[in-house]
Amino acid sequence: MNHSETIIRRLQIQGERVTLVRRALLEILSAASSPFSAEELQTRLAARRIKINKTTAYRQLENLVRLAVLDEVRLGDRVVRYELASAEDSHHHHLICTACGKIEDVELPGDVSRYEKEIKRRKKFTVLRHSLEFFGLCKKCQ
Amino acid sequence: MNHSETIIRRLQIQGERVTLVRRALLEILSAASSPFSAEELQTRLAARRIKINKTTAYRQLENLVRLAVLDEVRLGDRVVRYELASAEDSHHHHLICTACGKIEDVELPGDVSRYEKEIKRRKKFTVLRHSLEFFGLCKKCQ
DNA sequence: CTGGTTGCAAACGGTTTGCAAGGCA
DNA sequence: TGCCTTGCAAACCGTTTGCAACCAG
Repeated sequence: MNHSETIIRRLQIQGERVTLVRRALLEILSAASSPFSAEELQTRLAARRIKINKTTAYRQLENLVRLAVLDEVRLGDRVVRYELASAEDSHHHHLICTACGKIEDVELPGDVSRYEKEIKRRKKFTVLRHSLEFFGLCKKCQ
Repeated sequence: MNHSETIIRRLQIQGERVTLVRRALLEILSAASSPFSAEELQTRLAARRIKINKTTAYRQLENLVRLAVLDEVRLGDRVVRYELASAEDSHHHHLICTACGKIEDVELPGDVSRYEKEIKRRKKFTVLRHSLEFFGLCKKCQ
């Protein structure tokens, strides 16, 4: 059983409808190696001969965030991207190549959470989440 | 001599025109304590009885980035904000209160650059800059 | 059946662009 | 005077919304 089927089963248990569109969409996204936008989702579905309206793409992505299947990823341009929600123990960040646009994941040792206590102490600010992206040149582009 | 006058002098030396609008704009921005958008700039100028078109706001901000007076700040919504360009040695990050929208600065000890070697080694990715924001609740809102 | 899902078209909102009028050097 | 700057209106583009038709359960 692949990942998309696991998710579909989970959704059914939660009483969510599993439409043709949603099924195709979950297959695409569970195979995706990096975050993708609504438009990219539409394109990838089209490549499988499945045409969906962009509104549907946006609404499905929104739904799947609500259902904790996806996480939003915002990389500084004005496009919202999505990726499979990560378990709490596998938090990662993104490397964005400014030359070719490629997005890679990276897990950092120790991670950023060590800063959060310091921020609490100095600023009395309670950190709930953080966002860390690295911009630069990927292996191919340098 | 205050900060905005220093900048104005610098621009004049570079052969840039110093118009009324640009002068007012530099006063506002050098007094700003946190990043602001084109619209906020317009509002603050209006409070000083200076009306500028939003197009002018956008173009001036763009100019001042080109002239290395301002840096862009992107916080994940789709608004571009700006702040005075920081010297290389005073790199900082932002704390964004998700309740009231307040934006604070924070400087982190050691900083994130320590990760960049690790990224180079593991991913062959050359980091040129990074972006780190913390979302949560400010002192007042928790 | 019936309430969630989909497609279409139009609206939205921050930003950008084309063009004519205005103002700094 | 000549070129940069400004204002206005319209375009742009990713995203959202209203509404009628559709379909999974």
